[in-house]
Amino acid sequence: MPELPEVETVVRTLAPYLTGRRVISARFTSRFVTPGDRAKLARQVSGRRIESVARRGKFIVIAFDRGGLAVHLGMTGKLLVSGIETVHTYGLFTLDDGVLLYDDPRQFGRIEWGHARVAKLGPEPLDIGLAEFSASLRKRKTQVKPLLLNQAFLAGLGNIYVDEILFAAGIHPLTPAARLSAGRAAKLHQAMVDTLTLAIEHRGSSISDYVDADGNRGNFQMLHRVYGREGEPCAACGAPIKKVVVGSRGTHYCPVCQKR
DNA sequence: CTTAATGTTCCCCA
DNA sequence: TTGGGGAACATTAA
Repeated sequence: MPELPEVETVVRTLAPYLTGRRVISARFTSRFVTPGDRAKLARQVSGRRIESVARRGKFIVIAFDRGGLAVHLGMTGKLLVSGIETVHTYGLFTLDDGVLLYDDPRQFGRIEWGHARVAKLGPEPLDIGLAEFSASLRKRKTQVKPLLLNQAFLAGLGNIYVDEILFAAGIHPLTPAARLSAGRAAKLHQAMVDTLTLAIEHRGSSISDYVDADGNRGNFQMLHRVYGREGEPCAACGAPIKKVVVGSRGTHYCPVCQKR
């Protein structure tokens, strides 16, 4: 569920509620979401004042007056400021005003003390300039789709947005990154900025699970042009959208607009 | 019953 | 060291 536009929307809805709040107590109940000593994590968080809530890649970074948390929503994670506990609520923060719930049926998400994983992320797609982006593409022989999914290369893109961006740029997902011309690299950069910006404006994509911190769904799924549209006519040329498997991820593209 | 799902990591092989 | 492919993690919905 959560790629850059979804996590950005969660952060924007979360920050006004959390900034300045104090954590009274916390409880964690999943050995997957919170590996290691869960009671210790609850003690570390308790009593802390929340200074800021920010996004880095797909991580939600919560900074306290001392230390901080990195939250990754995995596939089905939700951070909710207005919600009720379910069987899949694996984190509960009691605040001086309200509660914050972490809900995650598949438990692929993580709540971790510190920023160890955040430090390993590549640049932000909305910050990297064209020159640096083109230069880094040129160094990589791998296929462009798996490369864009690599969080150490760029932080925040996932399966939906890579497919949408490659369609907008007219680039086949299996094209070797190093073989993209300067013109096509520029087109890819522009498609990345445009697609992510528009998706944030539409508050992200709600395919099945995703909701923001208030429990509201996003709308960008209405504007998907290839993701989840196998067999439907291409918006640009009318050819049926194809779906193949690349690196064990479903990959959607137009065989006419995105030639190898 | 089988398959696939917005993600990441690890293992095996070339 | 790089790159490709697949499995694993846990759950649910189609």
